[in-house]
Amino acid sequence: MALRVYNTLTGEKELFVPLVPGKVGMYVCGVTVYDYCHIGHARAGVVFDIIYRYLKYAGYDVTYVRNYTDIDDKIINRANQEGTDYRTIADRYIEAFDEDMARLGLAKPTLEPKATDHMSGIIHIIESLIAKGHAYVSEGDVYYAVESFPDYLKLSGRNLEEMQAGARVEIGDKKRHPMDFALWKGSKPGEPWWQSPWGNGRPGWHIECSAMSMEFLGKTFDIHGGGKDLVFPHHENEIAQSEGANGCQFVRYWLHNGFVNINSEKMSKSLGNFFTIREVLKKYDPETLRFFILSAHYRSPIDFSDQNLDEAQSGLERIYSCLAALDDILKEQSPSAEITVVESLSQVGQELHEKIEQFLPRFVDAMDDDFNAAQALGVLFETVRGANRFIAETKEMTPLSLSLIAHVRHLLVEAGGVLGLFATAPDVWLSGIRSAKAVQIDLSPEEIERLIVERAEARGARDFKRGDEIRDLLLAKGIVLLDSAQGTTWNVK
RNA sequence: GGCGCGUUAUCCAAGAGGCUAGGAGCCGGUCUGCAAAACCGUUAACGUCGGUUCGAAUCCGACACGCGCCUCCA
Repeated sequence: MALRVYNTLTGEKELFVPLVPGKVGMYVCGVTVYDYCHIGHARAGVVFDIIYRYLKYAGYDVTYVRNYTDIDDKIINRANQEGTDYRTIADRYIEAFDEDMARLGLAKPTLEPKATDHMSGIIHIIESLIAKGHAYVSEGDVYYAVESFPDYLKLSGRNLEEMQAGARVEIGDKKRHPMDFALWKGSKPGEPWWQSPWGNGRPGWHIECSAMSMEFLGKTFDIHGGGKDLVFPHHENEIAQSEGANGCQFVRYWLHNGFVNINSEKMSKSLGNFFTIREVLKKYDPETLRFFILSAHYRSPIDFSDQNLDEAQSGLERIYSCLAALDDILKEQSPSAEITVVESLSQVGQELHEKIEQFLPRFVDAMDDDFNAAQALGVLFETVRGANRFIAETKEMTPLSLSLIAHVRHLLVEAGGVLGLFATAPDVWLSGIRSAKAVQIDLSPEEIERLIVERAEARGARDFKRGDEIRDLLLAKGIVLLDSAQGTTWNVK
């Protein structure tokens, strides 16, 4: 099967055929840098990260552009509040964005341009829109005349009359039509400005993306992505600008990720019900957050809650535990044999062999179907179960079973690479999770160790009553004892 | 008001006319002095009412409920 993607423009899943065979141009709207990122940004980041990774995995030469919008009213407002300049604000939150995305394990895009580095491109597009009658100058501002572009609203599937019926459109004297939007805004005193043929000012929101995408990907390119909330007005306006100026199709495939909800309601700045990535990462491991995001299809809404994050962590621990178990076996003996004589494997071994034979085709099928990561994870889990079962039932490791295990590990890590998972050594990740939980309790590790020793002594003397007392005491404080042949370790519940 | 989306077992979540999704949990088993942890096994579902079909979670229609966009948003 070949890659199929859901295109917002047509409302259908379509076969993905790039403009130039073997190459993909992809532009994703980054952020306006005026505050810390919330988990909605995390979702968009992760979703397009795995799309980027999968396209590369599928063999495409991908040029991935993700912008920073570093000039905007919100940035200026923030600067005014803090009594500083817009550049300070923008630079601070660009840095914060980079940190957050790095922690979430996002691969760096090919290019990460800033709006303010593309003023000449912006001005050039506006000039050409004016020349073609799509835009007009009004008191130092420049507006896009939406009525001059018959395809306006083709992405969101509305029409101008309906939009006005919504009646939440401000009618400014400067605009000819209430839906017209600003391409260039004349600067007020004290505001940052750039020179333009229409006087000093700054670009409106939307035009920077038309300019940067054209600069790096050309007038027509393959994929444009962003959150669903950008469909209108941002992407609609980008289409009007780019197609109005260039007279040709702007984007072939429009991809939009769904929202992050809190209690089934959209998380948003205006509702105030948002969590920043930093807040969430104080409590949860970044890979857990990524895994949670991947557990639902990228277009579906996803409900953010402690319970759902905890479940995601349990699931991820299951896979990491399996990887750790595979590592333990491979640490002692290296595989030497090729898997040729499948018949000599046990029944469970043959089943596992069959599973790993189907692994990549099934994984690819899932991802080919509009990047269905949730389904792809199902394939991983089934393989994990098969591997655990094989380990449990194999008394003695033969060269053949060792290579089977090595193969499983390789496949899980290969798929993990596409999903941005399992980059950490399993034992390191698992102990990281353990110690992160340990921070939350009020008993010192020394104290716990002392009690464990006391319990071991009691048990050695077959004083199980005392031993169980200690166990219950620790349990009451949220500490779970893990007995094994190698001794007793502990974990936080 | 206009446009659009969703409703799958206890919870989360894929699937989209006949084919075991998966995870968390529950329960049972292995292990254990007993437990826990881990592992294995198992369970159960398609909002309501109609229609199409040999066959419907899946297609069509109506209804109910929830949500989104139409204002800055990922």
